[in-house]
Amino acid sequence: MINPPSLQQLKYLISLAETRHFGQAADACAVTQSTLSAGLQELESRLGAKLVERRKRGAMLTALGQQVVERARHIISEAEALVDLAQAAREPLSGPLKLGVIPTISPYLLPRIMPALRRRHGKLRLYLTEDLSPRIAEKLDAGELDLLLLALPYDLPGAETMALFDDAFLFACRKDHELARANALPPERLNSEPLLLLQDGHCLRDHALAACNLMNRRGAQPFQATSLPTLIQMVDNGIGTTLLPAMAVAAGALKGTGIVTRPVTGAPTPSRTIGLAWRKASPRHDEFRLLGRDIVELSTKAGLTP
Amino acid sequence: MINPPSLQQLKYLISLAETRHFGQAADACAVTQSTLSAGLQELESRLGAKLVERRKRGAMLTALGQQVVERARHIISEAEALVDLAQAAREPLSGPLKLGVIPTISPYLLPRIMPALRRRHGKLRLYLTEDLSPRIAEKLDAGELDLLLLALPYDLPGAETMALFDDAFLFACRKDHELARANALPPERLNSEPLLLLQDGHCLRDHALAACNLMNRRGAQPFQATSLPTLIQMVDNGIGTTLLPAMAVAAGALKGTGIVTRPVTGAPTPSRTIGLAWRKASPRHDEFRLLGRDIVELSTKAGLTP
DNA sequence: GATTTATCATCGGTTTTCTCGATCAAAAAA
DNA sequence: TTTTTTGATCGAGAAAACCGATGATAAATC
Repeated sequence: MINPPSLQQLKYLISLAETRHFGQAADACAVTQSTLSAGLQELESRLGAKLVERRKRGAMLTALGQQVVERARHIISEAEALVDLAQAAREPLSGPLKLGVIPTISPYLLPRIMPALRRRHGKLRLYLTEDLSPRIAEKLDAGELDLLLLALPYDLPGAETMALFDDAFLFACRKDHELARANALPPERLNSEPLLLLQDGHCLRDHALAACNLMNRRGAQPFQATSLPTLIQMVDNGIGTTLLPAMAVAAGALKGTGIVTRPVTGAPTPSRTIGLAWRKASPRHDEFRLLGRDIVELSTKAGLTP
Repeated sequence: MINPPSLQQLKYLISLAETRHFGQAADACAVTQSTLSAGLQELESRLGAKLVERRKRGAMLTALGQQVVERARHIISEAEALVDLAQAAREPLSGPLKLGVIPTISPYLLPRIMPALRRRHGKLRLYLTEDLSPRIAEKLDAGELDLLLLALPYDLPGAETMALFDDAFLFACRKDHELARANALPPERLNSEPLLLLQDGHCLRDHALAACNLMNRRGAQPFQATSLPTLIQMVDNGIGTTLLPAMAVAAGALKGTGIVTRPVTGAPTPSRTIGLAWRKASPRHDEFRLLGRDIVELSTKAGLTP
């Protein structure tokens, strides 16, 4: 392919079409007449055709020149529109944002903060993906997601994380359970409990065990729940006890059940950390930190975190 | 307005979008990696936003970058289409051609040659304007017409002309006229004739008088016809005699009348010259000369000129 | 017909931009 | 740790764009 016309050359031609005069067109383009003249010659050479009819009394465009000018106007305006596009996109927290969230956060946090978030950032278009940590981590790296909302710590190579707030683990049992009224409940006390946990893959399981310094009991469990609501059902049915994130409880996950919760003692308090993660190289990290602050603020207002 | 992105920069971005790799993208653009890197930085600077997410394992575009690439592809292809447009328009005798013709040529010549012309130059779009010489000359200068078909000589400042063929003047009278069978008819003999002529403005009038070295008889005429058919009607009605272009006679203008014609003697033969004219500055003069040759050839074939 | 004016082309030199090759830094891979 | 990959950066050189002056030519005017 031969050299296409340059935008500058097209501007010269447009200007000439408007003034029908080399000198005036040159002024309008803030260049000298010689520059414009040379530019137009180069343009004609690239297109391989005469566009301008030079006369001693002004210049006029050929039929082809007219057509080229029309298209050129279009091209120039499209090119300039790119600047506007970028300008609009530069506004923080606007445009599409693909967010991955883990299932033990999503249903408790998002419904409480999304309305306010929408109000604050009208141009933000959140695309939500709910999946287990390894899956969304993988998608983050592949560029299919821009941002993760998950529980930390979690090994995310090449990612930068921002801790938002701690989410304590609460011991949950039926109100007729022997520990239902325990005041100080040290983690060790749970070793003898038939703790029910989520199935493998859910980071909640690992975080809960780690936070309380408990062994991994996989295999010893009669059932592994596939979701937190299922787990709660099982506890309510008296199959066992469990550890629940305070956020879920605050969000009303136990409403309508006979389950009570007791805080687990310890220093630090056994908890997981809710946080954001994004690719280190992401140019939107400033936006993400802003969003993080918003989430903290809104979660606190909603009573999900003290 | 800030500097819009350059086409080159957009090409860099497109190439990067396809390869997701600075080095490979640079190769594809036939520049070095450093050049492409600098070009993309300049592009980002002009747009005022990050388009590329640089990672150690290849690069990827931001959401904005994706959008920009899509539009950039469009812009580039439009710019390159201009070359094609010019290429297509460069084919001789194609596209629009605004032709002005005088009324004493138009109805006799055009119907005979237009069909063949259309066959030869399928892409030619002839826009015809029929008017008196001064009017079409004015329009030629104003750029409203590209080409004139008229009778020469005619004063056309700033125009270039091409003579096509001579069109002799024939003496025309009713067949019962005393000169109807004259063999050698010298121009001087016409001085005593009540010659009917077209009204002022028609060049045919001036050409006829000049060719036969006759005085301008305006005012002395009882009637001045407004068109050649009218003039012929008048002669047929016995109001007088006239001089007719041979072309009109050959085209059958006298069919159905009792008019006969006799050649006028003289050296050179009293005649007008049919020719083309265009602005000296017109870049299509080559095309016009081609068209001129076609007209001569087709007119001869049609028997309009010996 | 000579002169002036208007207009665009052209030329040499200068400034700006673009490009290259080499090198550097950082992350990933081995 | 060492090696490899990958993009950023820097200085030098090449290319281009640009300017100002001059030239050429047709039109307008005297």
